[in-house]
Amino acid sequence: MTDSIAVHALDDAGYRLTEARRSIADLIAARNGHFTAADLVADARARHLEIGRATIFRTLDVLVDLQAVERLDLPTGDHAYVACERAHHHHVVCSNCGASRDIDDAGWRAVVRDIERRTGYRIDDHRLELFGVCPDCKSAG
Amino acid sequence: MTDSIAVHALDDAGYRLTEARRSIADLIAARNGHFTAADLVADARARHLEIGRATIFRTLDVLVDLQAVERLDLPTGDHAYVACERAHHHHVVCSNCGASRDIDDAGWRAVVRDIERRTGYRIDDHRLELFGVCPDCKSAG
DNA sequence: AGCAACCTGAGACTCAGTATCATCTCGGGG
DNA sequence: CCCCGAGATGATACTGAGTCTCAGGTTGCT
Repeated sequence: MTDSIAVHALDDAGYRLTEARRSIADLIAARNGHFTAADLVADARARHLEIGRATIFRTLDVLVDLQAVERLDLPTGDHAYVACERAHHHHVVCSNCGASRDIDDAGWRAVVRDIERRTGYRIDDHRLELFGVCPDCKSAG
Repeated sequence: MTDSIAVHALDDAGYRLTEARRSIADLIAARNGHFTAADLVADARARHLEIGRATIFRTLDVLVDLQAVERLDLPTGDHAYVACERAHHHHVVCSNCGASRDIDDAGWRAVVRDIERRTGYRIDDHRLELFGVCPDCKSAG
């Protein structure tokens, strides 16, 4: 398996390329929807990889820092992750199959500026997640 | 203490007005920023109210259902709540003092429609939270 | 007042996430 | 090519949020 984006991100940032990290990067690359830390633990076990739970959490944290992965909060309140590349953006997540798609600015920045102006708050951070049904699931009924 | 909005919401929805629920509504009314379930447990203990932990969680769930309270996810990943009234809206939360303020549509609906058109997703639900510094904390330095 | 449905508190339980620490390994320097 | 120390790992124990169960207590309708 060729090195994934996550592996390059680790390398570029000066992190060691360990066996565990490569494996976790592979597991993430093999997923396509969003996933939880527990999913990766289960995947690792299914493949008989000996990776500690703690290592999975630690690696996810690092990857979130490096923005190779983004953390999101599902409507259920669960914490999940999606693989991604660009610096800051948002996702539309299919609540049926979990497929996610990046979306760009789309006038969003203007909305934030308008809110700042009207509330007097200085907005430093935000969390924006959209949930719905993807085109495939729509047509599949 | 006069009955809070939360108490009316429970009543209107046909829930029983129990001592525990009134107390919890009071605790919520006495807070002004966002708070966690654990905060309420601590508040209850501080006031020597004998309310079970489970009851606090259950009541919060009910209040979220009734939209007397909204659940939000802080950037840290913690689950918190804010008291609120209107049906569906969003908040700007001060990351310094926790004060929150409602915001209305602000062109947001148009952004969502645009995203639907461009991605082909049908968007059913979303999560939008803004974090920053409120005017008071800004001027307080 | 009486009753049944609903609600409660206690406590046990599950599960995510974190802390600790002895051991291991990656990879830069000799 | 080997050495060696910083950095990473996995086992384990721990914390803390949230859930479940159930016997007993309240609420509100009649």
